[in-house]
Amino acid sequence: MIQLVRGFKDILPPETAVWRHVENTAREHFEKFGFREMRPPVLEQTALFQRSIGEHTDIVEKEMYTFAGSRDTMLTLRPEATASVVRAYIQHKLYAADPVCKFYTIGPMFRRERPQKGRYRQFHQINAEVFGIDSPYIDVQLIFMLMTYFSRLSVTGLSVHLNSLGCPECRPAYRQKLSEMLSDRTGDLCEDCVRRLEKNPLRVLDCKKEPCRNAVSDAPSMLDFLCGDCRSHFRAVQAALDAIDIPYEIDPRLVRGLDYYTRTAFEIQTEELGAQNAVAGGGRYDNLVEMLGGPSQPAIGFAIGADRLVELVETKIPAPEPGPVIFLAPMGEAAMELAAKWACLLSDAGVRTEADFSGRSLKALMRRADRLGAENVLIVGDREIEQNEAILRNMKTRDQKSLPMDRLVESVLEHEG
RNA sequence: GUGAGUGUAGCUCAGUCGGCAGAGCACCAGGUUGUGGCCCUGGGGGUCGUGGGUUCAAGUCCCAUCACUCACCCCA
Repeated sequence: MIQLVRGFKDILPPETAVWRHVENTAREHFEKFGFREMRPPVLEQTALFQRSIGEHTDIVEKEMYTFAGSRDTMLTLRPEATASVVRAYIQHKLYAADPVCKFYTIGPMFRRERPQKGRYRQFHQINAEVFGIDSPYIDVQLIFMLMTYFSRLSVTGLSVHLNSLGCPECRPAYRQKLSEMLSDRTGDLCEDCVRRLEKNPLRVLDCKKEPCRNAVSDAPSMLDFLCGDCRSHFRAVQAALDAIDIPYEIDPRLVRGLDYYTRTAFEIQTEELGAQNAVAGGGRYDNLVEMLGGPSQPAIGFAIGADRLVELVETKIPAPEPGPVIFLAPMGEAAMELAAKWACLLSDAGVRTEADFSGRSLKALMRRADRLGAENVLIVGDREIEQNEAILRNMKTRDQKSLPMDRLVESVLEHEG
């Protein structure tokens, strides 16, 4: 038997109800903040991701699903959404009418990583991106929107982790300093960190291994190297978060895995998901639009891990599965023919209807109706056909009444309307 | 890519020293000739992940392999 691909999963009912709740709540909530939905394709030219995410990130180096498209273009299933949104913003010159644009997008992403709890090869993100605003207040509005979204879903136990990654003005100096310091201690670092030292020394700060943590324990903080503009931006973000009562934790070791981030970086974490504790993450990417060939426009965005969020929501809101309002229990061929027609008309008239054509005993039909949580059962057999009246039984009160068969659909609608 | 754990009925899992493949739940039928839930009785359902090996005999021991899970790593 053919099984599904490793790291992929089927989302089945009743879980799909939770997914729809999560997605619909996001749509409703984000739109009140002025965001509009964009739906870019899941497939892009590989070059888009190489240039945006960064050539020497884990994602680009080893996690992308890439294959040959036409003769000379490589195609990649998107590992994240921001690059596509930026591409669309530039390609359709969406900045022309108004450089300030806010978009959200919901859909699957693909990364070829080893699966584990909260990590799949096809996973789903809810993204929001803002273009054209460099004010720290938009950073805060975005974080506020995110946190209030989570509370709408009754998800608790989340914490905001905040950092500033500086900008092309100030980051090189810090990077240089860190690199120099760590070069003297390569002997203390793990294999991975020695490699990181060359490509992206900031990542060494993120390593969880004991020797590496010791090696960087007295490392200077990026925050001490911020240039004047970055420093005042970061301060303003903090002040505005305080003003709006969002608690946060400054985490100088928060280094995000994509190269395009600048200044504000944040992550929303939970204790409830094991090792994969990031439910959402985001930050500024003030240079990306220009890097990809667009006008110089600041931008900021975040991504929510929908699979992880659904896991958190599921424990709070058990998905209710409503049973049919009418369950048709026909006995005999003639009754089934009538029931088939009524089932169609009732469903079409807006009544949740289920019919059983198995031809089994009434007892069996009743048992199934009960199991499905049916509110009423409509019983039709030879006896009813002879008298021209079907029996409507209320499963809760056990009341039964006869309905005229020649205007049965109307009678049921009156009865249930 | 690395490590550990787990694979037995639709689901959750027992299975002792190697000796006929089990339970609970679910499903089906009957107890009630046409009326659900509770109860009682019965029934169907298994390549024991797969392939090889040891043995008179393997779910059980050995080897290989695959899958899943968790962790490392990375991140949503």
